[in-house]
Parts: sequence; structure tokens; C-alpha cells
Amino acid sequence: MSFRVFNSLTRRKEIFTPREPGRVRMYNCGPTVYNRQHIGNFRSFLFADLLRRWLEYLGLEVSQVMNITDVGHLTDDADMDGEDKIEAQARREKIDPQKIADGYAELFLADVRELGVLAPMAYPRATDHIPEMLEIINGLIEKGHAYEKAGNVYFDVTTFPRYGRLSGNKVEDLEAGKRVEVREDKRHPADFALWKADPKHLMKWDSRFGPDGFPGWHIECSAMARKLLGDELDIHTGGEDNVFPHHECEIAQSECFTGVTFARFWMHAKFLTVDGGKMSKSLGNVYTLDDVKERGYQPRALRYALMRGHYRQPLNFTWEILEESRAALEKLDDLAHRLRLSCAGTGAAADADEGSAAVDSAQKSFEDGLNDDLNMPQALASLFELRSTALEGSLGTAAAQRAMAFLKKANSVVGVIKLEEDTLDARVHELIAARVHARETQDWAASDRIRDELNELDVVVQDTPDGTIWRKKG
RNA sequence: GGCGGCAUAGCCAAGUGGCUAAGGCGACGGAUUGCAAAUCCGUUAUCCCCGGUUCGAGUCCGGGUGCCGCCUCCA
Repeated sequence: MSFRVFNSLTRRKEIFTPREPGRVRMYNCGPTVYNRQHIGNFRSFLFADLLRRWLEYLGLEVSQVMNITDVGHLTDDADMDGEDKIEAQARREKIDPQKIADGYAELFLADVRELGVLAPMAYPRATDHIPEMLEIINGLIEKGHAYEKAGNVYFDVTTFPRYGRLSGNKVEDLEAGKRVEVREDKRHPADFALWKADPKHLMKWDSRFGPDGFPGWHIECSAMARKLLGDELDIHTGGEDNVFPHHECEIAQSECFTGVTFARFWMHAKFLTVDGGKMSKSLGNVYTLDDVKERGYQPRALRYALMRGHYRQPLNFTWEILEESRAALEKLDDLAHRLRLSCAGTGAAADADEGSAAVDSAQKSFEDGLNDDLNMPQALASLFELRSTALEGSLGTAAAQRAMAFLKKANSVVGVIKLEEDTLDARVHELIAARVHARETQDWAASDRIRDELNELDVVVQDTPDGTIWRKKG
């Protein structure tokens, strides 16, 4: 079965194939680093990570790029008085805007690492690509797709008939829209800025348009994608809120400049809501990874919570859901643990191949699920079905080894399961041995006391017919 | 005002028109256990409403209702 993805551009599921056989060029819209990234941002980044991991599972080489936008967008594209987000934050913190951006970029990288996101080929920064942006801007002016007015450069949307194809917006409707304020130096209200001039701006670059310029919002992605991946991408991803205007504008800029299709597949993750609605500072529910950790949850619990639903379905976050995720994850850890034991012969069925068919069927279901536009719920369900099989004691050693190999492969995609054997220090080993001895002599008081002690050390003991087994919590 | 999405059990969440509607979390009853934990067995769904198409609809079509997101920096 081949990998089918929902292409936002055509609004249909299509079979994915890279332009160059065996190699995928993928660009993921990353963060604007004027603030700490929140769990909503992570949903989109984890989606990109899942996609990359699945493509690699399928044996494709993935050239993946995720931008870090470290020059702020105007808070209001149509209003020159609108404040740049990074500069606004810099004023609040009274330090240099580049330091703000660099600081938050570091936090972003640390967060994402903790969430188990695999590093892409590159995390390019906007401020390192000003010449590449200007090259495109100049080219667009030469080709008549852009025009300059007093140091500001705008893209002329009327020169690109496909403008609006991705988002389903019509230029006429945008014109009628109440939210787009008309700026008198724009030819058309929907024209968007490629380059802006403002002497008061702190981050600025010299160019033929004047000494006080800085890039408009969308141009950095076009420039960095082109530089690192070439003119034609296979996949471009982002959050659904990027569809318009950001991605629409990227397509216009890039395609008018290069004359070829910018990206063949566009994939967008649905929005994350918190407590049933958009998160907001006033509600105090803009959660960061630190909030998750402060409540005693491992980052992987958040990874699980944000990935267990389908990426195109709305997802709501609550602390109850995170708790549910933690509990489910514990079961998957336990599956890995049981499989290790079965591989070693403990509790394994007499026939070494007993249960092989169930393992194969779980693997097929896992692969079919993810091949169907990354159906993660189905993929996860297959792992729990494998667990049921393993717990029925119906796996032989050979089947268990096969199951373990599959689980490792599966975890290369989901990236949340604790596969390796926990290590215990000598003290814990002694306690476990002492408890086994106490039980043999039916000294229940001592046995229970040691069990409590082990619990304090986050070790859970379980007495099974095959003897006492243990595992670490969490 | 324009565009898009969603509605399946107490909660979360799959579901190419066709076998008894996956899976997870939780709850309850029983088994097991020195007590637990884990596990096993069982119970927990008029698929938002009303029409229509069809031999057959959770699934397709039309109309409601409710919720969410985008159109402004936003993943």
C-alpha cells in the first residue's frame, strides 16, 4: 500500500511520491521566536516530525528544513504603526531584539529536543538570509509582480491569478473584507508587503530601497526554502492558520519568481484548542513545556497527547487528557517490558512461533494506518492489540522477538515508548531480593514495608505466578 | 460579511455504503492475589436533529441545531 496524504491544495487524498525518487524535500513552517513556544505550536511541529519519521520508515531520505523566524512581523500588516512582535518584546524586556530572538530560539530548540523531535537537516534563521530575500524581491519587481512606494515594496496580487487557490479566498471577497485596512500606497488592498521601511525599527538592513528596511512577513520562507531545498519542494507543512495569508503569499512570491510550482503537497495540522477554545493569555491557558513538567508529566506524555489524535482533526487539550496519555503510555512501556521477558523465555508459549500471525497483523494495521494520511489512532490501536496478544501469554520466543523488532520500528515513528531496560542500583536490587525472601518466609509485614519503600523509589513490584517482576514508574 | 472544519459510550478517539460500530482512559461486577499491583472474564453507543438517495447510511445528498478555527501577529 502506498502513502496517501491529504493535499490542502487539491483538498483530496493523493498518493505521495517525491519528485526525485527516494528523496523528499520538505519544508516545515517553524516558530517566530518572540516568545516561548506553547503546546499549540508543538502540535504543528510534532506533526512535521511524525511525517518525517513516517517517510523515513518508508525508506525515503528526507531533506527537512524548519525555519526559525527571528525578525518579527508587524502586528498589523496594513498599518505602519503596528509594532513588530520581536521589537515589542525587546522593549518590554529592555534588551536588544536579536538577543530576544536568540534566547527564545534556544528555548525552542531545547523544548523540541525534549519532546523527541528529530533535528531536521537545517533550522535556518531569517536574519541570516536577508540577501536571498532581496534577490527574490528585486526579481519580482523586474518581472512586474511587485512595486516600490517610498521604501516599501508590495506584491501585486492582481498579477498572480492563482492567488487564493490554496485558501479558497477570492481577491474580491478579501477586498470586501472588513478586517483588511486599506493603505493608500497599496495598489490593491490585498497586496502584501515584501519589504518595509521604518527608521524607528531596531532591526533594519540597507538596500536599494533605503537604509531602514526590513523584510515583510512571508518572504523569509520563500527565500530559505529556495536556498536550502531548491525551487520545487515536495511537501510544505504548517498549522492551518498559516494557510492564509502566509502560505498563499509564499506561493505567489515563489512561483512568480521561479516560474515553477513551489510545493506539490501542502499539509496542514488543525488547530489545538485548550479547554474547548482558543488559548489566550487572559484565560491563563497558554501552556508551555515547563507547565507540563511542573505538573509532574514527562515531555513524552505531551508528545503522546498531541499525536494520538489525527492531525487533521480538531484537538482539545486538558490536563485530564494529559493524565490519560500518561496512563496509556505506561501500558505501552509495559508492553515493551513484557516482550523483553518473553524474548528471554519468561512466560512464553511453548511453540516459539505461537502468535506470529497476530504480530504480523498488528504490523500491517500499523502500516496501513499511517499510510492512510497518518492515521495515528489506528496505528496506536494496533500497538494495544499487540499488547493484548502478548499478555494472553500466547507469544512464543520467536514471535516475541518479532514483536519486539516491530515495536522498535514502530517507536521510530511514534517516538514515545520506553524500550530499553530500566537499570536499578544495587540498593534496589537488595530490596527486591529481601522482599522475595520475606514472601518466601511469609513475613507479610516485612514484604509490604519493602514494597512501600520501593514505591518511594519509583519502583513498582508485581507478584506473578512466574515470580516477582518490577518496573519503574512513569 | 467571506472561507473552512467538527458533532460516534462517562471522557478521548478510529471507522474505504454491507460481517456482532476499532482502540485508549475511567467506572462497575466477578476471577486471581497473603494484601496489593498487574492480568483475565463480563457490563458500560437510540453514531446531534429532520428529510432524501439506496436492497442496505455513522458513512452519500439536502435542510436544521450546536461548537471550533481562519480572514489581523499567530503552529
